[in-house]
Amino acid sequence: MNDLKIRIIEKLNGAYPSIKEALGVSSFENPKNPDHGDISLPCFKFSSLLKKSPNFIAEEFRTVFFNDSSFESVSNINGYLNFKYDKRTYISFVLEKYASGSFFNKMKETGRGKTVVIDYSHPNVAKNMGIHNLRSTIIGQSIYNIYNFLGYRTVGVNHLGDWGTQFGKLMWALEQWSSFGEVEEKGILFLNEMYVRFHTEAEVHPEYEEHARVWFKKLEDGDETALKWWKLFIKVSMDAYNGIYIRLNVKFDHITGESFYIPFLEDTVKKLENKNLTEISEGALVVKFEDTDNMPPCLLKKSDGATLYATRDIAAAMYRLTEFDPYRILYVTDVAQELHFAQVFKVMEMFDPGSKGKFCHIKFGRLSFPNVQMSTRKGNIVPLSEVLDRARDKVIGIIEERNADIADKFTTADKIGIGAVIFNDLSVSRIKNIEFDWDKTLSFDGETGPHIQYSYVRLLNILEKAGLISGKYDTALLEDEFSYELIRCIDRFESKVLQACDENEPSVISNYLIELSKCFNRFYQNNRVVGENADILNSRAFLISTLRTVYGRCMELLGIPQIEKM
RNA sequence: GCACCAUUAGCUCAGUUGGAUAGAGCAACGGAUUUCUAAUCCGUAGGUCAGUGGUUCGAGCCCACUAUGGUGUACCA
Repeated sequence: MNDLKIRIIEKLNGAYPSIKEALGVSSFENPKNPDHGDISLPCFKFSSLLKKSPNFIAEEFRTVFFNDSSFESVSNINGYLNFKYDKRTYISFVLEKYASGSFFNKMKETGRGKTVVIDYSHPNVAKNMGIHNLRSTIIGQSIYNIYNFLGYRTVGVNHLGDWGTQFGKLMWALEQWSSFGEVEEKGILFLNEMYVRFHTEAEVHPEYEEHARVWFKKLEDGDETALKWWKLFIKVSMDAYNGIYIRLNVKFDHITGESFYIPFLEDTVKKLENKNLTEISEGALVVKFEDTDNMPPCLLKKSDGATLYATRDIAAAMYRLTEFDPYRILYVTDVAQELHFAQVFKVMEMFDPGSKGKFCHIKFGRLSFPNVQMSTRKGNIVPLSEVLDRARDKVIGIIEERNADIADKFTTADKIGIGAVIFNDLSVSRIKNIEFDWDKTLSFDGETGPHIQYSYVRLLNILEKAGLISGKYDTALLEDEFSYELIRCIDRFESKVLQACDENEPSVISNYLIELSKCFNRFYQNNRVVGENADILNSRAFLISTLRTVYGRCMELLGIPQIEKM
């Protein structure tokens, strides 16, 4: 209710012109204790301006609002001037606001005309997708959804790790031990197997590494057999990844791996050289930084002339700047790559000062396993598909235990399992390290994905049983504690979504969803809808249908599947 | 060695730009069910916000130092 804040500001400015500078919309805060009021104006900062105690000031301010019908009450508690809205005015304000489609259109104005490029998921080709790929994929997709909802033009990029010596290793291994047909038939798990076997045997036969280098060189030189292998790796990998992406409802606008930028590399290096940013150091071509930047040099070319990870990312950054003319480019990766991106962004800033501030590393904490050192080389990763399968199977067990009558048990169980896995990941701040724990990932009680989905099912049930509702409501029937609390909670939607976008932090939405769910379940426990008289039924059902809009939208933003029965 | 990040209840975490009595979930204990779906709700118990000092009318939040953990630190990605 910003308009009410503005009215308060205008009234106070009229009475006390000297505080004009210090008083703005941001001067207000939301009381933690709802008994205190709906909005609050702490008067401490006016103390020095008016040379009076905060308590005295609040008392004086209070008299300005005598007989103001917008507020049920205006009170002073220890220097806080607390305003309580007139409940009925507020109820209709919130319901009208969120029930109308124009509100969502208005939110879309936030990002109008701005493009955001989001680089996420980026698995390494020929490696099975593991639980460690989940965070980037889930967080990236959610951030994509949030920007998209706010009207930004969003470009989701899957920057596949599809180039490097590891492919030389695989090619040589497969030439020795396998065939095209076998790879095609057995898929990505077989590639993993071969990769592990290569590393195991290479420990005894170091010369294998040399073979691998030769094969990678063949690939770089465009050798036909090498290319054929490489294309097969990509096909087999994408088939496996797409299965997971479809399951998780993850989508990309561009799938351009590292190999896509290979033709640009020479030109990229030349552009940097032309701006005199490069120098030779210890035989390598590098970009050095100021001492104040406190970073080691960024390597563009090794002493043998080969390009590096950073070179490819710089080429990609240049490409994205010209291709998409973005407002922001977000890189969703592990926190361990912090220095790498700091270097790449700094080089870009030196190359094109206009790009400053456009690049943003959306870093998240590390996923660790108790007592296990995770490594693809050793083959001990936890496959993502196994996590999703185990979650689904556990749900099926619960469904059968409860004898629930669900038409499509398998599909529903999969959606609930996915909801659990996604929510488990998105419910804490990105930066937190996560220790993988089967019990926790597959826990369905309390603040979990299934809880969120369950509340949604309850909500849909009410609407279904309520039948056709009139759309008319009586604010007087929604003044009770539980309805009102729910309405206040619904009203936080706008600021929560904006905050989530501002901080690139999906957990803001997941925590909000828990608040919504709690408010709703309390409402549910205390207020019946179906079976009440027409006036109450229509009013409460209208409230619930408003909740559905907001609640469902939050689930979509996180990528939590919606189900109708569970 | 240096740099960055983290530290809040037994465990996992929230905590808006510094503001009122620091909040949830799990685990523990007690209660509610012929129900619009109990994957729910209500209650009890659980805190030196890692430590010390500083800034401020006011610090979990800002600053400095210390401790513990994590990550990075030029030819891997």
